[in-house]
Amino acid sequence: MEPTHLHPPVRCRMIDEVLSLIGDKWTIYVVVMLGQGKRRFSELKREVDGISQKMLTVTLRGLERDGYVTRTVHPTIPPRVDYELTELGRDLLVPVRALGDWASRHEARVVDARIRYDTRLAQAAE
Amino acid sequence: MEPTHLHPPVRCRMIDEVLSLIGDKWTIYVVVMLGQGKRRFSELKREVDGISQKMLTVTLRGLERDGYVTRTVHPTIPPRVDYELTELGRDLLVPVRALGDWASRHEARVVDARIRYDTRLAQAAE
DNA sequence: CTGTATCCTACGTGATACTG
DNA sequence: CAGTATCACGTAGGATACAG
Repeated sequence: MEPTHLHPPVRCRMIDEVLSLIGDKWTIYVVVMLGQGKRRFSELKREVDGISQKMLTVTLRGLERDGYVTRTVHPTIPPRVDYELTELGRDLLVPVRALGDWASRHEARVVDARIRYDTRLAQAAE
Repeated sequence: MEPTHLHPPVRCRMIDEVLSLIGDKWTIYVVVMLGQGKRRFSELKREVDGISQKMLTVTLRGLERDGYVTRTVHPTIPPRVDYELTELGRDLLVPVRALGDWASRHEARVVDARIRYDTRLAQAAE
């Protein structure tokens, strides 16, 4: 059966699973970064831009728990921890990138729509 | 140029546009609902399950602002307001559904991964 | 280097009451 | 019916300090 054709309540529950994944501020960024290959903690910290150490840890733990990434500790000094997408994680990258690509193609239209909406609002206020 | 192949910082900004859209709790649900056709306020309120009146209003305003839905007021008594996806909104439905379908296909694996992770954690704690 | 622990703030969200 | 306004709360998330 095609999930797309399930009735509304069921679809919502399905989507809920994804939302819990991408609903937070950083998960998608981290997944996309790891999509370019294995990364260590400090590399991600540097690359994911504004992320705090705390949120990177929290995000990675969540991804590990859900089976999207593996965490490999190298018992060296100083310690080194590598994070890598699992097959499931790499698979997730496909729809996530589709969404990202869509966004990049339609970004301008959204920005335009916002400007028009805000302008209309401001005029109505006068 | 294929957006998928842009370098990391650019991709992140693109994804950011989508995240601001789907980052909140209700937007996706409402979009999916409207994907099945025009709806009035009270119908959405009933169908989107746990949503409050306030959040439905907020969500719809955001979608309208971004150009994903149109808002049509019928000056009748009692008032009637119809919401409908624009072409942009219907277009967005494609990658959103792809993500939903992916979730429905892989839901079980994520649940399994969580159970395994939590079990391992609990054992390690003993 | 890779975390964990604690505190603190801001914001999203819900409940409730009111309006056109 | 379709909102708006106000309050009250919980939690996400940042800053900081500390640990292995």
